[in-house]
Amino acid sequence: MEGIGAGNEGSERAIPEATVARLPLYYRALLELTDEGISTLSSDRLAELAGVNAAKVRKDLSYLGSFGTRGVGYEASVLVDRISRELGLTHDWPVAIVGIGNLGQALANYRGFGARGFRVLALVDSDPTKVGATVGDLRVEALDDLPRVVKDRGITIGIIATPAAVAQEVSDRLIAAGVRSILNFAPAVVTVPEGVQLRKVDLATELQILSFYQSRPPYPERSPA
Amino acid sequence: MEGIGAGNEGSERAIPEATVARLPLYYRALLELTDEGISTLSSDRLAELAGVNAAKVRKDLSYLGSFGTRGVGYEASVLVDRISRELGLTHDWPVAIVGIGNLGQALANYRGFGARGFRVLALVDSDPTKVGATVGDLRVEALDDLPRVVKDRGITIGIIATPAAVAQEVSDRLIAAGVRSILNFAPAVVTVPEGVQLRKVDLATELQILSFYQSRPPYPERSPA
DNA sequence: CGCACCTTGTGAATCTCTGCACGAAGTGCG
DNA sequence: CGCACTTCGTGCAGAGATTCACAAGGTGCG
Repeated sequence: MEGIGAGNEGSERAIPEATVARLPLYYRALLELTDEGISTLSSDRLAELAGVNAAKVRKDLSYLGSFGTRGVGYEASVLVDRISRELGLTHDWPVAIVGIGNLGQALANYRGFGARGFRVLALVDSDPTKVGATVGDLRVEALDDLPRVVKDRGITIGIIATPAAVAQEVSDRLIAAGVRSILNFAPAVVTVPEGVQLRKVDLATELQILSFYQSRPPYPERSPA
Repeated sequence: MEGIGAGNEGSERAIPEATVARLPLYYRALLELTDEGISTLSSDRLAELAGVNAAKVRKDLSYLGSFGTRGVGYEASVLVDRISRELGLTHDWPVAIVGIGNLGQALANYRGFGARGFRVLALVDSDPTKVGATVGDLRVEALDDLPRVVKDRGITIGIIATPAAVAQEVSDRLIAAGVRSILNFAPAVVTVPEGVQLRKVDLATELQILSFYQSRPPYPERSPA
């Protein structure tokens, strides 16, 4: 393949998926550092904070360009700026949560994304007894109003916190309403058309993976260096 | 490594991590099928239900042994049995949740692991005003009682749902108390000693990854100029 | 001003995962 | 019985991710 030769500076180098998944870690670590007044740091230090190794940090960052200074390290503020632009965090994204059960309510009240570029602007449920209730400082709205809600508030990200049985249908309706990314907490496989982003968070799956490794330790016991 | 021959035929072939992460998906799909009375199925069908491709299903299952019938498919009950043994789901695992805020409470009430081999037997918090409260049908206990609670109830899995600032300390205390696997929901990097299993679920990270791909579609619909 | 010392950025080797393609094995119809 | 059809199990090649190791480039002290 040959690049169009377009903006080399424009970071158009196809960032690997694995790298993308680590950028948020670096980002968070860097925010903490700058809060502490640290302004410059080495890949070694960042690696430690992010729980990965230093070579990986350097290679990951190199996909965004090269703004470290050899012999010195990276300027934290430069990295924060560059990564946040790369991740699209320069403005807030409006989010809708569908399914206001235990988990949905917890997510609605969760400080954690609010602070980091995401803003929950709608809570939606299909249960008429829940519609109208207030959670946090939002009113729960009806599933049937989804198209209007999504459109009016410019929502592009939907979080599914419904029972598994309706997850696919909710996903379809979110997408039909204009949402372009979905984070699925329901324990069900959801499929989306090409062009829509989907990620899942599955508690039961995570526990089962832990169970596997707990049952049979992958490291057959010691072997000192 | 040497298989102590914990009991079975082949199976000691070092199952790849990627495969382990998919086994729970197959498991869930199979349970749904058997609930519907389906007893036999092809790799194609299972692939569709799990949202992966058929070759992957066959290869994954081949790591567990080979119990499909060519020309016919797999017996669902055999697969369920085999996978559940592989994942260590033949008995329930006792779980403790630490940090009974919004998220911790939601997790405590979450039907979903209960049904699937995990049983929440302890809720723990360091806040004295929370200790003694009842969530679901469990009483919230003090963090200082962790060693006793973990020991008495044979808890081996800990879920961290605390603020980021104390996640590492809680992790250390869980491990000191005897827990061997940790599922971390706090937005913080936690490190554990060799031999302890750790997985994380990070909402902000997931959203940021979505944000990345939403900002720059990976398939740029290039026009053949 | 030169030299010892850092730390980045990246080519290259290695390891892991994916997906294809096809042989092996089983079924059932005529 | 034989043949067409189905589906598993797997060798292999290619893609992707990780890690090493080192040259390039920059700093600051004497």
